[in-house]
Amino acid sequence: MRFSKATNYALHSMLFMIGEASNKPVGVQYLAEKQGVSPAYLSKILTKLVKAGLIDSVSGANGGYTLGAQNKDVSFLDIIHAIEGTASLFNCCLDGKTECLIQKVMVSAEQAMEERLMVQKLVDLVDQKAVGK
Amino acid sequence: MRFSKATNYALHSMLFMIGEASNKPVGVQYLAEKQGVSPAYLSKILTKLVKAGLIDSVSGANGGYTLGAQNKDVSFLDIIHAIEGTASLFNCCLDGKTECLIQKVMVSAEQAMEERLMVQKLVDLVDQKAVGK
DNA sequence: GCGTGATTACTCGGATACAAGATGTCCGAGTTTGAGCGG
DNA sequence: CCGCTCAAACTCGGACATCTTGTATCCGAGTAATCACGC
Repeated sequence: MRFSKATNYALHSMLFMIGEASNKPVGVQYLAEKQGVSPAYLSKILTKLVKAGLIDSVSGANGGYTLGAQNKDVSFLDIIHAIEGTASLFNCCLDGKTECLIQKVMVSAEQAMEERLMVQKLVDLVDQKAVGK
Repeated sequence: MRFSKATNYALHSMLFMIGEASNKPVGVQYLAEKQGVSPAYLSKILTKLVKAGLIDSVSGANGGYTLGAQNKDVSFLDIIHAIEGTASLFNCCLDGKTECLIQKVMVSAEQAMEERLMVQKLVDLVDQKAVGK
């Protein structure tokens, strides 16, 4: 039960791209170098973000990744869901006939965390250098 | 990023033991049979709960596991921490010199979930058959 | 009836096996930019 | 100076290799209750 490193890389990459005011594509190599990761691996991660519609990819020379049109207000939860998936963190694998009270509690707690992550936009960290709340 | 099955088993085992009014030890075999798990595996999980001080083990014939003296008010978080560990779910593996804003947000969200799990006692599910909130 | 030993029913702990997912690498294919070269 | 071609700089995607972790099994050791047996 831990967040994957991929999520960490994705968050940092997005944060960096948002910080870049220009809409020029940012190359994977540059992002990878900043974080000390293999470009090939980071590419896989960013591809997931592309498929989720959070960023766009520009191929060819001087290509790279760029933010979508109005995607400056991406939340933490958007990125996490794109990488980790949207499945529930907990599922009671017992019989499905009677609803599991434990399951309900766990889902409720999970939603508490997700609400916090949904409210927090990445751009807030860039603009104000302050964490909400 | 999912809760392990072991956590599921631990929660259900604890819930069952709390439901048992008597303080007679409950055997692993019985608990395992109820959940469709191997007794050997469940034993390993319950051992973790013993080490965490949440339950006691009684060896010998008619042995098994029993709740500690005043451990009727165990919270979800107690059990989860005993199984999954207390480490943070997210750690930014970049340079430690400058504190990471992303890390702070993630920890904050994690705490929101943990607060929910800390408040919720297992015994509530038995007594009132109602999930708080 | 009573004490002693053996059997049985348990947990405990380590060693091991297996599977799945996270992590990371490599390479071929497609795409765009830009430079070079010939007209 | 213009247009064509070719190389370079990229991403994309799949196919691997590796490593960690969760999941699960097995077996020997220890412990306590119970049973059997003999006195």
